[in-house]
Amino acid sequence: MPGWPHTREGLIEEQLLLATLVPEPWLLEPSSRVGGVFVCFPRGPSGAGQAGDPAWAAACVGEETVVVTGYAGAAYEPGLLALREGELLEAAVRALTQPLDVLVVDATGRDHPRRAGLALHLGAVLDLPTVGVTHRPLGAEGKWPEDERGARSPLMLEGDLVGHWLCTRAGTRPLAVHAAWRTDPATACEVVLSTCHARTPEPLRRARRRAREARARNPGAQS
DNA sequence: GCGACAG
DNA sequence: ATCTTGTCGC
Repeated sequence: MPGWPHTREGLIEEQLLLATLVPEPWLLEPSSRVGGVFVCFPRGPSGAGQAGDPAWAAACVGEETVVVTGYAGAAYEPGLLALREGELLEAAVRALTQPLDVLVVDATGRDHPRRAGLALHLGAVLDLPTVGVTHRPLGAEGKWPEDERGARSPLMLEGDLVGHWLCTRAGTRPLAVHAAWRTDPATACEVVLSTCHARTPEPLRRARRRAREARARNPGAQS
């Protein structure tokens, strides 16, 4: 079963393995409970950050929200984000007591040099369908869609459709929505649109707010 | 001029 | 992720 290697070599190997797995496809239903998870780090100029940086992670589903604190596992490096925040995100989701059917993560999924971004990795570890949402793609490319809620355009990586640019709200920049663990690009968009009032899907928005609130209430208390 | 590769 | 500045709209 997948886990969180602590070295670059180990993670790369794990990602290559994850990319070969073919989990049962998951489909969104009206009754599906959508959760979100988000992690933040200390404010201030810190570039890519460093291993050991204090971190606050929040997860939510329905009315429940939980916050856990910990430390970054590594500095940020494109393609190796799991090394920095994988374990903490998992801890936050496991702290939830209410059940969830799908999780929205601020990371890519299939859009990754080894086709196993953090959103996909987290889903495999938790055995839970996931969807990735980021401000921009990691390696995939595609032109923006029309500025109309629900409009989407393909995000392609080496000839494969790995996600979509999705306009979640007119007048705002589109979101990069990623197929991840047990989800395809179309389902990922359905999940995001079904929970979107503002630009960001509500579960992710709430998790982000709670994580930042926790940081504000406890600044530097774990440095 | 360089980089423009998730967070 | 975090920063910065300004603009729009409730």
